Amino acid sequence: MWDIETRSAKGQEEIIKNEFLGKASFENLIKFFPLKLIEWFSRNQRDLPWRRTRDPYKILVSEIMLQQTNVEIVIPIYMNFLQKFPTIQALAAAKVEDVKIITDKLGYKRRGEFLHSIANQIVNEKGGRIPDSLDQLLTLKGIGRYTAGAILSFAFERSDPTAAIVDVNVDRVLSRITGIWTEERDASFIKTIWTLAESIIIPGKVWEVNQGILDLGATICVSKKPKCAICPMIKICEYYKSEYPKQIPLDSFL
DNA sequence: AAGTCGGGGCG
DNA sequence: CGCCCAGACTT
Repeated sequence: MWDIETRSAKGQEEIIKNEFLGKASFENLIKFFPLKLIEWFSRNQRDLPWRRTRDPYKILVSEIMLQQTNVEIVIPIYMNFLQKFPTIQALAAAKVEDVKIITDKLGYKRRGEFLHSIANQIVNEKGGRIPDSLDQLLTLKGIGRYTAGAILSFAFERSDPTAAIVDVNVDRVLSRITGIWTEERDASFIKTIWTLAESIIIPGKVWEVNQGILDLGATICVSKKPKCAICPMIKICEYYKSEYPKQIPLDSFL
């Protein structure tokens, strides 16, 4: 079982220092949010291809494809890609042009080159083993802090049971729920979000927590017209208590 | 800190 | 037509 005091100490200090977030709100968050989240997720999760595997290669491919790209667009391209390049060795041996033929349809066309280059690096320099540490993953071009965290928490939960992620969904969900949401996103704000994202992790349940918050952000706590009426977090959400009722009538989506 | 990369879905 | 999307890299 996880220990709230131990887990929160570091993050709480950080946040109070930043003067963004009240202590009560933060404690509410870490006590209620993670367990409620995985309970909700267990009943409402989307069935996505990359959730049916823990294969680091397949996870890596999916996460690079998902950067700034909608899930629905990625699915068919991801399936096609894995059929054509079923292993990291197959991808490394392929010609970049053949990789890009598939991946360019996603936009951000550098990602095809990144994928091919990453595969070659791993096959040639790391014995075909995808790294299971943050530092090692971050040396690969095309893998930033989010993608590294995603690979760790979705494929290497055993070696790193506490890896957090922050993408646009996590940002939106956590900033709304804690009431710190603004239009601006400077370095300090992003740092606070990362601290929150780390604070909600239940060690040993990173897969569920991180997948869960992505789903919450993608299906309930969406950017426009969030579905607060059916949100499992409605009881502790500062956004719902303040901004939301003023901006959008509750019945606008019912 | 700001600029750039991007196609596809949706209202 | 404008906005948004499981971000990262370069300057």
